[in-house]
Formats: sequence, structure tokens, C-alpha cells
Amino acid sequence: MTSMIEAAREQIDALLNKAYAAAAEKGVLPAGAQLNGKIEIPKDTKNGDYACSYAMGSAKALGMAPRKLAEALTAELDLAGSWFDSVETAGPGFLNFRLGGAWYAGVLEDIRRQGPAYGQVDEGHGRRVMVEFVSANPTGTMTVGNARGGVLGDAMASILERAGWKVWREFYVNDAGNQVALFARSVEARYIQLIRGEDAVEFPEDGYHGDDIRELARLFREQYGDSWLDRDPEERREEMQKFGISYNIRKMKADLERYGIVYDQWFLESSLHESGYVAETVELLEKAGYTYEKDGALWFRLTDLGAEKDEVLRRSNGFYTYFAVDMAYHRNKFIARGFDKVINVWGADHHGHAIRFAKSLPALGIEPDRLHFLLMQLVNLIRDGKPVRISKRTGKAIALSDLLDEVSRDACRFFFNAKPDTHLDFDLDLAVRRDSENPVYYVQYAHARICSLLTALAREGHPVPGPGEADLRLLTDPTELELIKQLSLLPEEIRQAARGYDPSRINRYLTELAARFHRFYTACRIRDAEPGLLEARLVLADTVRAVLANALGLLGISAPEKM
RNA sequence: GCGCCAAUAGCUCAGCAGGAUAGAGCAACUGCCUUCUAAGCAGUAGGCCGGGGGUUCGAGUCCCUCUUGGCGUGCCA
Repeated sequence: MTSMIEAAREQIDALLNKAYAAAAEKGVLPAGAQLNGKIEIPKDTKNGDYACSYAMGSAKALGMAPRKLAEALTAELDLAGSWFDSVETAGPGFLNFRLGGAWYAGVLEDIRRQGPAYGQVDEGHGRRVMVEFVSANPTGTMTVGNARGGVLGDAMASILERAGWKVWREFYVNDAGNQVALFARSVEARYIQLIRGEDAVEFPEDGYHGDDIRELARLFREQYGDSWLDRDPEERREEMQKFGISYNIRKMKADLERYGIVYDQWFLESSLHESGYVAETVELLEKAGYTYEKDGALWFRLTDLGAEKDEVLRRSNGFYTYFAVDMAYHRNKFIARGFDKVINVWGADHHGHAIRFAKSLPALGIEPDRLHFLLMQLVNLIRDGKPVRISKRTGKAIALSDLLDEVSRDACRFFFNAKPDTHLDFDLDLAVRRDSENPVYYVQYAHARICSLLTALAREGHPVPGPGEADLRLLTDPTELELIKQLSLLPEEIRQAARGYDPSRINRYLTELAARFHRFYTACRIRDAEPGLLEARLVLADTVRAVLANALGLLGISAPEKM
């Protein structure tokens, strides 16, 4: 699907190549060269709607001054029947094109024709992509940092869907390994303390101190009574682990659903162990000669693949490391399940591992560029102007669910959908305020404003005209044209967001669209416009409404009809 | 020590694969509602784009170097 933005760009390229051919024919320009340069949308419309740098880019090859070349090209340009009204040379040799009314009308017609599918582009060509995100340890409640990952991952997934990928959302549950064993021992200790008193047993040194562990112990006792007190400790821990993990998973599911985040699959790490897939993966590496034994552990020759040091796959105590398990998991993603692309939304504290891990993929026959890490810096919580430490161990973290009790889901989703590679200072005192300081209200207000004005005008006998019922070329006010241009940008934004793995582009797109609507709204009245223009403005307003709802929906943010 | 990421207005950040005079929101100040939602609009003020080199027609953007901050560099995950 070619967007109107692209269509215009392609037309400029074609027009200029035709002009060059004509000039070469006449001997004005040397023949046989290739025009080089960019066609872009200038920041300032004084420089046209499209600016082309072909004259600068090709000056050297043609042996001419850019300015001269630009003039030679424009002399041969024929704009008849094109989207453009005029072209002029400016600055060092830019060719500035100005769009005509037909293009603007075409944009609105195109958007209305496509309806809710507007913005669909074909970046993915139907390939399958998995977005793995949040994947918080099931040993405690999720934190605000997990909220950021949830919002980013879910928005990323929606954008990839719109960009033509077949998307799979996955939550990886680390329900095996050291942390989980520690978790079980922590619950166990709280359980015993609950029955026999605080001093009855020593709490594990690195254990989880949070209140949620006490709560789990209480719930466990509620269900099983004191019967596990004298049972075999190993069995007891196993039982408590199962109990605690399944309880926490239920809670995480529920919490994430409050954000509107629903997964295709909750993938259990334990399933990789139970099926023997981890062992099989390691054997595969052994057979391929990637391993050696040292100090009783099995090592992976990652240095052979360009890393600075080797990695342990199986510890001397016989347990597999997270590195081995991660390799098995990704072999499962790429080989067993056949995903073309995988995006892992991880906290930036894993970046060291991410880099080393990516180097290991060729050993499994996986091209490294099929895996992309969306590494997000952690969230700093600010309260009373001071940072609040986030730690599951101390139990002082602000839980993801607590946050939603204070801040609306819409605000959270808008706020967390920021560029991931910088620290995010989340000011709790600011976030709880439900006023215009939060930019999401600005965007939503534009939508609500349109809805109420459309309702009012329909009541007065001015419904939104259907396709072909309004003369859209009557829209000529600068605020109208700027608004239409912004509308036309959505497919391009989605393409860029998908390509650059940057969902936050849509935030900025929405803010700009809302701003241009508010400007139009202030400058151009609809109700008092003359017949014809009134209908055209109704179409414009209604299209903005649809695109706002469209893009907000992409981010999982509601589009209220009233505020 | 080495590696990754960041540094742009008082604060939070945009600035796409180098392009024309560096933008927006918030905070401050000044105007604009008897007329479709003022949760809005218009305007004023605010900047050696961390420092220094280099690449070129042209650098906030690319390369090198230095400084500062965050993170990583486990037989933890």
C-alpha cells in the first residue's frame, strides 16, 4: 500500500529523472549520470512541502554548480497533471515543491477509504515475529520497571502488526534455577515462623524479605494448615514453590491485564528442563566441538565467536546456567517454533549478557540479526523530589498494580511509551495529578472535542458527508493544509517505528496531530462556514477523529468521546 | 581496567539514513471565551546542542579524543 506521502515522493523522483533526460537530450546537461540525493519534508513550509537535494547530490558527478544544475532541471520540469502546483530553486540548490489541492483532497479520501486499517504498511511481508517482554521473575510482585517493559513491548507488538508482521506476544517465566529455589526457601521460612514464631527458624541470608512472601506463607497455611510442618523439607519446598509461582503468575496476568496487556503465551522455563531440551541443546554444542571441561564445569567457547571470554554452560554442581537455558530457549524460538524474528524487551542491566548472548547464536545456526534487543533503561521513581530505590528484596518497591491505583492506565501507557535508551524519571507526585500537565490529556481532549462538535452539528442537520459528497478542495486555510499533512504521515510513522523499533514515535505523532487540530479549531470555525466549506471541514474533523482513535488504539490508550 | 548507553532551554525530552534560522511540552510572563469543550489558542523570554579535534559544499547528527553520569564485566538470572 503506497501512502500519499510516498506517492508524492516517488512522483518527484520520476519528474526529476524525466527532466534530467530531457535536458540531457537537448545537450544542456551531460548524459548518462545518476541523480543522487534525498527528497524530504522540510521543517519549515517556507521551503516547500517537499525539498529535494538532487542538485547538491549530483553536482559533482555532472561537474556543475548545484545552483546551476537545479535551474537546469527546473527548466525542464513539467508539473501538469502532477500533485504539485509549483517548484522553485532555493538556498544552495534545493528544489522546493509545493503540493496542490488535489493531493490534500486525495489524502482525506484515501484515509476514509481505508478506515480503521489506515496506517497499515508492508514492512513485515507476513513474516513471523515474537516479542518477548516483561518476563519478570515470578518470585515477587512486578515493579514500575516492568510496567515500562510491558507498555513498550505491547506497543511494539501492535506496531509490528500494523507494519505487516505476524506477531506473537510472549512472557518467559523463569520458574527454575537459583532465584526460584531461594524464593521457595523464603516462603518456607515464613511458613515455619508463622506457626512456631519468628525465632523458630533463621531466614535465608539472601532471601526475599518482602511482605508478599509472608502473604504467600499465610495463604499456603490457609489452604494446607500446619500439615507441611513435619514433612520432608525438600518436598515441602517443592510444594511451596509450585504454590507460590502459580499464585504469582495469576497475579501478574491480572496486573498486566489492567494495562490491557494480554499474551499469546506464558512460556515456562521449567518446560525446557523437563522436556530435556536444555540438555539436548548443550549436547548439540558439545558434538559440534564448541565446549570443553574445566574445574568440573562445562564451558562454551564463546571466544571462538568473538567474545572476550568463554561462558559456563553447566556448573560443576550439574545445573545448567542461565546462559545455557537462554540458548535452549532461543533455539526453541527460532528453530523449533520457526520465528523469523525475535525481539526481546529487556532491562538495560542485562545488556552485557545480551551482547555476549547474541554472539552465541551462530553456534545454533541462527543468524544474529534475527534477534533484536530492545534494551530499556530502568525507571527512577521520584517521590518528594527524591529517588525511591526499587528492589524486590527489600520489599520497598512500588508495585505495578499500586501505580495503577494512582495513575490512570491511559496516562501510564502514554508516559511509559518513551524512548527506551534513557533513564525515565517517574515523578509520583506529578503522575498522580490528573490535569493538563500530562500530555495524554492534550491528545485525548482533541478527540473529545471533535466528538462533541460532530454530535452538535449533526443535531443541527449537518451530519458528516459520505464519500464523494463534499468538495474537499475547498480546504485551503494553512491550518487545514498542515493538519491534512500530519494525517498523511501515519503510515510513514508506523513504518519508521517498526524499522527503528521505536514505539515512542507514535506518541510524538499524536501530540503533533492534536496540536494541529487545536490550531485549526481555533482558526477555522465549522458551524459558521459557508455551505460547501462547512461539509469539507466536517470531513476533515471526522477524519482527524478517526486517525486519533486509530493511533491511540495502537498504544492501547482510550479515545474518550467526552472529557 | 575494559565494554555498552547517555549528555540539546530552568525541568522532561524531539531532532528520521548529515541539509536551509536547533524544536515541542511543562514551569514563568502577556493577551484571547455573550459564538462548535479555554483540559484550548496566540505571543514574550529562555541555547558556545558537555569540551576539543577531524571528515565536507554543509555536523546537534558521522569519526577520534577527553570529561561527567548510569549500567555491565558471576560456575546469579
